[in-house]
Amino acid sequence: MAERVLAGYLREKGLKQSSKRDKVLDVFLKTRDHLSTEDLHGLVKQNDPSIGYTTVYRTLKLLAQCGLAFEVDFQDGVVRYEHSLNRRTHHHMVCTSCGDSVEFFASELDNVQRRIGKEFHFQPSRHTFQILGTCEACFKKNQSAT
Amino acid sequence: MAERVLAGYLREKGLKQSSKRDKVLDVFLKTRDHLSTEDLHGLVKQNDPSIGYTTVYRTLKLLAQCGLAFEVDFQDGVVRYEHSLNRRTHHHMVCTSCGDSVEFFASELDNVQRRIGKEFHFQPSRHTFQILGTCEACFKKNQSAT
DNA sequence: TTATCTGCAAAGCATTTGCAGCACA
DNA sequence: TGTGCTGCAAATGCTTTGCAGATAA
Repeated sequence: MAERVLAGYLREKGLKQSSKRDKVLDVFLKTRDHLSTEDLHGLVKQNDPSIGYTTVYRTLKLLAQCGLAFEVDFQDGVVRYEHSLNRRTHHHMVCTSCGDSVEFFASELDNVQRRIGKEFHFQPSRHTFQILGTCEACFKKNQSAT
Repeated sequence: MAERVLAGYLREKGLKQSSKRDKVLDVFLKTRDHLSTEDLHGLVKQNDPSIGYTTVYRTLKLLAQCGLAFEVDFQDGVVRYEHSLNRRTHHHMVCTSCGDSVEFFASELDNVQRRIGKEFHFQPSRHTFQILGTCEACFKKNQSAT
């Protein structure tokens, strides 16, 4: 299914299929995490050590372009990706202390996007929303440290 | 007023005041934009060419620490700052084509932050929200280009 | 055969930092 | 006098790209 999307995109753009790209996609889809290029490269290497960082990097860009992957930014200077297969639109709350994250849904945000777009005559395409804070474990740790 | 905040913070931390830091703050407060370190350094240099990039960089960090400046991330790989003096909490809608931005208010977001924090036992400290899309001018330009 | 892929190493680029001399307290 | 402040230049760390050999079509 996702393979079809990628194959179609490659054909449309005059690009070629390759077994390495397929492997990267395959490993990527098996995760449920938010992976940096380096993270994914680490996983891919376990499967096929001959696949280099650059290929993973470029494949992730392709996947983002054909809609199979989304970039997520946890404000820590590293680009992460998550796949969109069978995933509802969601957002993240990130612990600024340990980096852990949870996902949540907030349907109000679509309404906000629509309302503000109309008000300022923008064509909104997407939004980013993220809550930053401290998770329960880190909060307790900080308290006991005092 | 803002000078007091900075002075108090410096004293509390055992740091010293300096005329250069004062100048950076002064120029920063006169803007209403979202400035990168480089942007602000450009403005500061007009006022005092002897002030280097590093000082602006470090002063912005200080201002962020004492609450006078906020970091904003327009997803383009550059950190920007805006000052918080006499400013209500607001958000940005950014045109991904020309980089132009508008500010808006959306009170729903505080409720979302509170609700999700409670649900997942987080101590939320802040959130980021941003709408990305195409502004009216760029939208028209794209249409006529077709 | 020919354009596209790949891995490597190197380049880019914004952000940080080490250090020697300067300035505030 | 003694910290902390500054500017410069260099280091960092992630992202991106040039290139030569490998591969899909």
